[in-house]
Amino acid sequence: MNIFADFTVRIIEAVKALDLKDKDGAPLDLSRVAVEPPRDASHGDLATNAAMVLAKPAGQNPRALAERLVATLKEDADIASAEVAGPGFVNLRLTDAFWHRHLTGIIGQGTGYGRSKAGGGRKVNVEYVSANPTGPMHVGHCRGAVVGDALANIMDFAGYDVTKEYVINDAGAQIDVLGRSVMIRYREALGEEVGDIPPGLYPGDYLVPVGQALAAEFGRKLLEMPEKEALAIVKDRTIDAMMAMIKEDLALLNVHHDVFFSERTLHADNASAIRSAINDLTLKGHIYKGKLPPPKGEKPEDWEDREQTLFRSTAVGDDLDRPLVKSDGSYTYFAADVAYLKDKVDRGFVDLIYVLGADHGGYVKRLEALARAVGGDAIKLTVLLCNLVKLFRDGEPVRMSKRSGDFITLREVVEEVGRDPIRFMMLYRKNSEPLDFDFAKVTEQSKDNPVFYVQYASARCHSVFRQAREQMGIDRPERATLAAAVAGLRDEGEIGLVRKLAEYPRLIEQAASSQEPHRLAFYLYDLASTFHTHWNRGTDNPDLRFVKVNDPQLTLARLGLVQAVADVLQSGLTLVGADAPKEMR
RNA sequence: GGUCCCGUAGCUCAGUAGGAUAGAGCGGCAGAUUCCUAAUCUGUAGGUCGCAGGUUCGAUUCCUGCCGGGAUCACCA
Repeated sequence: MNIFADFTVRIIEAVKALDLKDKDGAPLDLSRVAVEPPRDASHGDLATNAAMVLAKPAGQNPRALAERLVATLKEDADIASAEVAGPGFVNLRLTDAFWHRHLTGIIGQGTGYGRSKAGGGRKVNVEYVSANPTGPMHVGHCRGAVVGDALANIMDFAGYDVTKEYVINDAGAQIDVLGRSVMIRYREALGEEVGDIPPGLYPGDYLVPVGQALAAEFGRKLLEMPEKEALAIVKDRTIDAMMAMIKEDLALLNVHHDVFFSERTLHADNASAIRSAINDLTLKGHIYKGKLPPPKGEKPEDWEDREQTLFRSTAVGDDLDRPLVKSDGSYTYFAADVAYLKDKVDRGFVDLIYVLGADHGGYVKRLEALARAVGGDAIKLTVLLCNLVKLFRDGEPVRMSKRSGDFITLREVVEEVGRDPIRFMMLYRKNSEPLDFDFAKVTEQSKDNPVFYVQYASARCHSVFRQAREQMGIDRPERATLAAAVAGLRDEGEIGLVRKLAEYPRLIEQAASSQEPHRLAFYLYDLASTFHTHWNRGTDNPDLRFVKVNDPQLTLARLGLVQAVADVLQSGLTLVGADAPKEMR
């Protein structure tokens, strides 16, 4: 159902029929032949660069070659016209009958239209969110959560075998701090006067119920056992409670992971997973003992010039070799990442995607280096860096101070503006660009708000069906009935909508392979715009309205078109993670 | 100082794996609206694609070097 792939095949057949040879008499490489929508719609429906790409190796003039190609292509019954343009483009215009057939196909597939096998079942791991289990999700986590989730949805739809993964950073010093913080809440719950939470610990109220639950479960038992033992129990219970809270927050945003990977499992059994991973790298010659040069620029006061265990990442593209063992003998975070990446590779993943905040930009090269060291060229690791989100309220920047704990939680944002505006707006910008998010504007019911604009298009589609029922008694026609009627569509605006719908499968494949989920949001806006524009033409010219009371057959044809638009809007919005409403009030 | 991201219309941003005359929204300007598909619509102006080289039939797109803005920079996670 991807017309561009369809016509690529047809054009390559036509090229082969020309029997072109290079100067050594060998067949030409046709891999660069592309079929695309022309940049300017007035050029036609499809354009191919075949003649320009092949002219040089074939030793022919590009325009002359294009003419020969045109002559062959004109024999195709679906091609209404073919002409040479510019430096040697071949522009094709397709027949209305072709578009009718395509629309019939869309109606038949419904929201399954656009699903693709392009991914070939490649095993992809998308790791995103991975917020530390030390508190509720805050607004800063939203963008990565949505970008990762939508990308995973799109890649799944495009035929990849996708796992959505969250790594729980439940090891390390911050978890000790968390445990000590909850210990205080526990004593508080037992009736002790604890006063203010000491600086350096987590002061948030969300830990109070965790302390209470511990008090209810253990009474004073935790105070009577050795502190280390008690702390271990407290940490376990706290991490469970924090993750339960985080999963609830994520559910509010319609984010659901398949795998929650515990970092602690890598440190378990005397860190056997980490030791084994490092051992593998050692065997491949990537590990050595040595000294690191002190950082350039401002020299840290506590810089220790010591010999340590290093990953020779500079040999595989990094700028600096990376330490794996801390001065106290424990493993660095990066050492755990070595083991974690190996674990993913062992689970069969060939595409590893990390969605991180822009402040983690410095981490990209060492991850890429690590993937090369572990998997060579077989592993494709990509990092999507999400730039900052600036919050505004009525045009005024919202100040947040992390120090005072005065941050806005994800839950608060969802409760204030709703899930859909967040999902859509977080995708309505390239992830590498900073993004402004205005609490007032994203809920505004006007065409200046892209979320509304797209959802309103969906509501309008359903409104057409309501009107058809009220005015003509056409009640929920069968898809087969609609599909059979579409040959009645003649208007340029109607065919234009079919053309726009026909771009959807290709867009899905490209958004997936380029790992750019924002393209889907822009496409949906574009489709909504095409639909609204056509709708507005009905204002001036009642003949173009979808519901024509005196012409049931034409109305059915147009309902078929509306059905297809509604299907694609729903399909796309679902991948975005938002609803396609049937009405808006 | 190193590294990464960004630089496209007055503003906010797209630009479809190197293609044709670089697009959209907002804002500006000029119109439209007794009819209801107006939670507006139509038209229009506005650009040295940061600068300079390179690669080639062709560069906003790829490469190199500058300029400007942001993020980050052993041992935290």
